[in-house]
Amino acid sequence: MPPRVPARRRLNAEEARRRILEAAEKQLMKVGPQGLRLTDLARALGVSHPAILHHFGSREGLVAAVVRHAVGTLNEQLLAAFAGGKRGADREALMEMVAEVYGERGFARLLAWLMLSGRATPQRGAPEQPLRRLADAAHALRQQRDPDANFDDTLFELQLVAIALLGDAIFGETIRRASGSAAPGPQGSRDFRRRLAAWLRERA
Amino acid sequence: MPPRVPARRRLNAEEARRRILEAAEKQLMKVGPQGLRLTDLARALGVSHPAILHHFGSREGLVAAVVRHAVGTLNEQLLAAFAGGKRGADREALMEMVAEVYGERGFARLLAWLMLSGRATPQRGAPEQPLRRLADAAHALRQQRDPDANFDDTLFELQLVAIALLGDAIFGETIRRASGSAAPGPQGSRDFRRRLAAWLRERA
DNA sequence: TTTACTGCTTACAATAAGGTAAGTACAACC
DNA sequence: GGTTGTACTTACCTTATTGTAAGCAGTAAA
Repeated sequence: MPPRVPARRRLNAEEARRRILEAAEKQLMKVGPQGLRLTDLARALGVSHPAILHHFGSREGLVAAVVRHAVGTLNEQLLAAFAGGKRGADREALMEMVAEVYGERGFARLLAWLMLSGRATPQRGAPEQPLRRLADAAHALRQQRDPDANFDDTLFELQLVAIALLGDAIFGETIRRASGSAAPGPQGSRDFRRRLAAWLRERA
Repeated sequence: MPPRVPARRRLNAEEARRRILEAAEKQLMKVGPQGLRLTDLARALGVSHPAILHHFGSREGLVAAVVRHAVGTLNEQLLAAFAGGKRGADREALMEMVAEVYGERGFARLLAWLMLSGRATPQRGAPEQPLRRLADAAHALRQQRDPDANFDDTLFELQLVAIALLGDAIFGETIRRASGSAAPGPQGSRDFRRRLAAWLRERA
């Protein structure tokens, strides 16, 4: 009796692309665009590496597709976080949601890889200035409490929060260790965000 | 008459290592530890690539040496900035100096590469908690004005500034473009720091 | 059931990169 | 001026990795 060959599964192109994209995104966040190996990815997926090339043409094609897809979902998720936060929005809860997208889902790492490797090409189809609309919305809210509120201040606050959250996802752990902060890991990050939110609240 | 062969220069080991280290550091900041190519480096230096291996044993050895050296000089330069800032220290000038070390000299990029590629090994010989001493010093100054000042607040401010400056060096340009801020490039960075300093000043 | 399409495999080519071995020539010392 | 140590070169090896070609086999439509 010949050894039972595991039935060779064959997916339709769409599903196959989806799986590859998903695995590649995870890998990309870990090792960056330079570090992505088709053979590793193929092994993780249980396929041969030309299968990947079949769907994406080349390694570069795959990387480009992953980046396009990831930046797209990042925008979506951020928008979702803000849309969900509209009602009952306090800054702290909002920051937690954004931090979850950046940090635990690895998007901060991905963005950092893209910045460093110079792949931060503006996406076709993506909104030109995604943060600008947020700033407008935030400023409208702020003006309800303080009609004289300065738009530039709101914008700065937004930029500061964005930079601090991204920076924290990359450098936070190290900075905290280097300054002898107590809580390590995600707890340290949460503490940092809580304090930042408190600061912003007091100031406003 | 035979073609004049350019005289083959031969440096002593120390000088040769120094030159290689310097070029490698520049390259590392640009392309990261994964992207460093011995052949490229050799070409840039006008030597053959085994010459580099002769001095550093292996590619990994070179990278390790560069990181050790760079982190060392980073600490030195930061300390120098703070020592120079002791007299007549206002926060803004201090931040400018630190930003210059991080940003224009490329150390933020280097640190980011190290974080992302998981090479953030604590250095032997380097101080265990370099930022802690700064926090102590900063807090002492602060207590002169306000005896009731909370140390945790000082520590948080320091961490926030560190994370914001590093984050700005990596993400600042993109964040500002995405939010439609006017000034691009180093000017935008300067504006950001100035606002951050003003913000901290008001709060204190 | 047959046919056609194509997802996917195996085998291979091409290249690039780190590393090694042996020898060459520069520089310092006697 | 000869001798010696070693910085550095040339030539080569090995391996990892992307990409290609040809064919196999699963799936769905006729």
